[in-house]
Amino acid sequence: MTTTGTFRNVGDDPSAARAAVVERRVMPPESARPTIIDVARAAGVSKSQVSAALRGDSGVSGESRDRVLAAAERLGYRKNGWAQRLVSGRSQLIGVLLTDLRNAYHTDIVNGIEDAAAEAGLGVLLRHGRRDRALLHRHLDELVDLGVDGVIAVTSHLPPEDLAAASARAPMVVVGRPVGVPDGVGQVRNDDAAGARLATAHLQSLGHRRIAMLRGSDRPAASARRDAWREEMAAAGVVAQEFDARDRGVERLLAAVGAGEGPTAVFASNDRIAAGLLGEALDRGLAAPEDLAVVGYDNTELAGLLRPGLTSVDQPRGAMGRAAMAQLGELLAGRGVQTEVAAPSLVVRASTVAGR
Amino acid sequence: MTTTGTFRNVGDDPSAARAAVVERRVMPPESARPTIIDVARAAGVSKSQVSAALRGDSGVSGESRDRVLAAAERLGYRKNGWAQRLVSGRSQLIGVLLTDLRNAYHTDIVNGIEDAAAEAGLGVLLRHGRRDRALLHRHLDELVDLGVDGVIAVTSHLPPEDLAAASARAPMVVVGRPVGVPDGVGQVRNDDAAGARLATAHLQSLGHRRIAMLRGSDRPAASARRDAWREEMAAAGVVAQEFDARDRGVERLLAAVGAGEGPTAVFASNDRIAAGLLGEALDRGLAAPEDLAVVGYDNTELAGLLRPGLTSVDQPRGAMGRAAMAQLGELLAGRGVQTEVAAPSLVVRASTVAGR
DNA sequence: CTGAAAGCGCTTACAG
DNA sequence: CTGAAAGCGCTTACAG
Repeated sequence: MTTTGTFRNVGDDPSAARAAVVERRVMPPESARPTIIDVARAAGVSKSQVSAALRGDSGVSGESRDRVLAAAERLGYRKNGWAQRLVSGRSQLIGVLLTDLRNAYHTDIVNGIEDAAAEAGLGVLLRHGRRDRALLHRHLDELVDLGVDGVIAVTSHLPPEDLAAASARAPMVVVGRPVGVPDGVGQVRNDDAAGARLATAHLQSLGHRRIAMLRGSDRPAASARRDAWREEMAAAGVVAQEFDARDRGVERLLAAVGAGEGPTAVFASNDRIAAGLLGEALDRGLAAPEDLAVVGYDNTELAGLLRPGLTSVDQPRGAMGRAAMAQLGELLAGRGVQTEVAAPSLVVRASTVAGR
Repeated sequence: MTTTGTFRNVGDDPSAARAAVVERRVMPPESARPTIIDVARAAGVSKSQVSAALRGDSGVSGESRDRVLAAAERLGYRKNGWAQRLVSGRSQLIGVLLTDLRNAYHTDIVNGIEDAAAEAGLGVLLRHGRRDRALLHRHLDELVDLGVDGVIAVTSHLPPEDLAAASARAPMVVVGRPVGVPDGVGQVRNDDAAGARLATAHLQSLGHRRIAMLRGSDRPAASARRDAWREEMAAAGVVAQEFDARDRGVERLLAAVGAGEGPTAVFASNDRIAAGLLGEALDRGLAAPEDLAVVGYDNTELAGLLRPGLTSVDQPRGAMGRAAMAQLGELLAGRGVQTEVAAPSLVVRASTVAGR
């Protein structure tokens, strides 16, 4: 059995080991893929008629149409998309750029976009940027170069210059909260301040006074959540303790809790940060919500799988995706757009209320 | 402030509330996007020269090249991809079809594909099928219709007919373990039996005898894992207890454990199933690994975030993605391919060894 | 090294 | 309703 790195030629079926290398033949490279000219010849009509019939154009007799369709079927005709797009000037395709496939938050947004796009008869081309600014930039460029009719960027990592440059070449909508969104670019985001207030109000209603904030980035969304939380703390007359996960914040926070003088509850700027905190807390023998109540943001699948389940602020992701597509539709129709802000809600689980 | 469903026109910035509707103008629809003819005129050369210079062709004098490049830059020229692809017959694009964006397992595979594709100078177009057979079928069709040079399907949900039909139109590679992979289609998968043996051997080395299996599907991968586990149980002379999560398997398994006659360890067919089991077990006051040791499969991010951390079989996902792209490269070069099987490894965490 | 011509596979006016 | 012509923006031979 041949071995190449971590790969073997044959799998776990012992009997297959004898035929270690399974050679397989490739089809001849599209030997004479039929064009409308071939179909026209076969159907005995002109290629204009074929084109019209195939597109369901009205100016074709029933008989011609039937003959064209039959011939196309028989020859296995498939239209050449490149040619069609070259001549029509429209690709019927939109590009969707997303920061990070691993972030479950993006997924439902993309689903929403896809659903709405399908209803509009548009195809969706996904590109993924892996939180890498340069890569995002390149993908955006390639998408526009490709000739998509518009782009939806599900990311807040794109700098204003990039957004502006891209939107000069194709209609563009951003889902998220980039630092600066230039004029002419559509935007959909959630109301981070409202979400933060939901989280703190929930904790306060449970009797918590010392509610800390744990963040892991300086992104505008995290800052907006932080600002609103601060206001709430100020309004309640409580000193606002803030921790940064990038700066040993989890450790410091838990140390404070252990010392008895720390917070009794934490609002984390997203679920992953919250999950990390929860895990560390449990590792140190602290119980949630008894020793520390925790609220996350995004209500990702993770929130339901953790134990205790994670109370989290939910964004209407599917609806946000659909809204983004709707905005792109407006732009494609030559109309203006306005920023849309979705209202978050709170999903309560056992990390704040035992037994939930 | 206007309200539409869950959407408001303006966000959480109170000062913006005054300008509730932010109208924005769109750019004129590509008013005279320059072509090579414009560049040729501006540079004072023929369009053949422009084309050659832009492509970095050798037969162009340094002076001409500089003038062309300068003119292109000045006019903001961008090549028309549709035209280029129509005439060249090659799109330099590959399609990647994946079952489910939410499954973290797919992500690293896609990253591997993207890395390898980028190195080969190919762009990647993602399509996502959401575990929906009809949708997967449609996406595959559209991808091929679009004119990509080849397709990598990261899914085991595609029936043999679909694979065969697609591979007749474009080179095709599958990552995963579909029921039947037709000749001419490349394949990359992991060694499920070896993974299952890794899991059971690990549990046995910890002293476990009654190791149950929990599965959640009838997919070939799950079956292969089950078969290998069964063999190990038979070799050890132990009765193999199998549970199906779709058939109240979690409940039954935990009831058996509670009654004292059940398994002391479980091998779950993937991490999500394992996470569900672990959560339910904790909810019932059972401790892992003391009352029940659990091993998952896929070593997803989830495994590290859970408490206790989930011991899991890891697949070299990045390498598998790269291997798929390499296979596609072979097919594109007109050469044959063979099934590649990646060797899994085990990542031990606290769900089997306390303190890890 | 350079330019003029032909053509990729379609759609779009435009005569009949 | 139908066909012949022109053209989308490129690349590819092919003469100079």
